[in-house]
Amino acid sequence: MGRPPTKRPAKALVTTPAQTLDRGVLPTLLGYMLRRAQSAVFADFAITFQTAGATLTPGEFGLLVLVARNAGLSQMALARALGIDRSTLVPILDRLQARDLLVRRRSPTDGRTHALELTPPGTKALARFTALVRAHEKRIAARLSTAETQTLIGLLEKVRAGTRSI
Amino acid sequence: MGRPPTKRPAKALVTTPAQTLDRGVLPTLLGYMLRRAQSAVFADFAITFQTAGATLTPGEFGLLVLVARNAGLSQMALARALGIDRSTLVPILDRLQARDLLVRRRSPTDGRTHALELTPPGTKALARFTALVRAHEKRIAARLSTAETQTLIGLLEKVRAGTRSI
DNA sequence: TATTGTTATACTCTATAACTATA
DNA sequence: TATAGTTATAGAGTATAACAATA
Repeated sequence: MGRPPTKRPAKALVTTPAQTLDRGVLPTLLGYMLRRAQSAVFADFAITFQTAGATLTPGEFGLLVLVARNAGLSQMALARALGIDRSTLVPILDRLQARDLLVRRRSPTDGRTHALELTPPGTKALARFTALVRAHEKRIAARLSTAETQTLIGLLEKVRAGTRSI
Repeated sequence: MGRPPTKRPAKALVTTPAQTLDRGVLPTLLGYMLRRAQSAVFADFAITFQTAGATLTPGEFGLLVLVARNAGLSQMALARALGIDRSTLVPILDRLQARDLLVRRRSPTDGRTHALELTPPGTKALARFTALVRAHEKRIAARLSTAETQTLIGLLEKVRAGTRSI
């Protein structure tokens, strides 16, 4: 990521005292607030894993859970569940396989498909990742009561169900 | 986007009757549900604009609103408000400027900065975009009461405020 | 013929490091 | 020296088109 280091050391950026800008209607828009929250949660996820010395994205976590709970599924089935193209999935699986977290096995019943499953190290790693996700979840919901968190999840699902996703 | 067209026509993909997979704990995770909702809303935004023959992303809309409400602001100030690096902003502005939606003017007070502002066509286009966003917002909130929408926005802001974003 | 996985290609978003012009 | 904007570079995520192997 970025140009190879050569001379100057990274300098702490203080910058100007970031005056708050006028955001107009944006804070009243559900889509905008959803995107901001999602972005902040994503950043928190990254910090949580970084701090623990682990490397994983929210998407990779979801993928690993799906494979763990549906051992032997095909790449097509996984891509469909993730809502991405099968070609998009290839390099993602390449990376996870290179990390020895999962394997592609030849299906004995259908020579065209790969049966995906976690490796033993992958299963072990997922347990650790899940603990980190729990800690992360606890933090992002820290300002919400249990009831509020449930309400939020319910409302988010209502929103999702109401969209015309392709 | 994609390889240059050559032979085969795009075929309707029917695929296998997508059996629902076991998602384990995922539906109980706030981060996961937030990501799913955000993704669906993003897709709905794209369809809304595509259908209207307009081209715009949620991020570009937010940027245009910020420039409209804070005419003359610098690229640094805008990047800070958007939470992105100043280098990331450059190609985004290039595109919007190429579409004649905004301009970079030299600041008379500080020769290093650009004063950003919408062009007259940009201002007009933003009015149209805003109408489309309203229609989109109406749809994604269709299954929620007005009170529920307000609750949702409030909870999302609570979540955002609770994260340790960098 | 149709499906699965892969590859080639391309575009966007994101960042870091370094360069240029200014302050 | 420090800041603003730009460029070079690089990786992740996303997609479409086409290809090879298999059904």
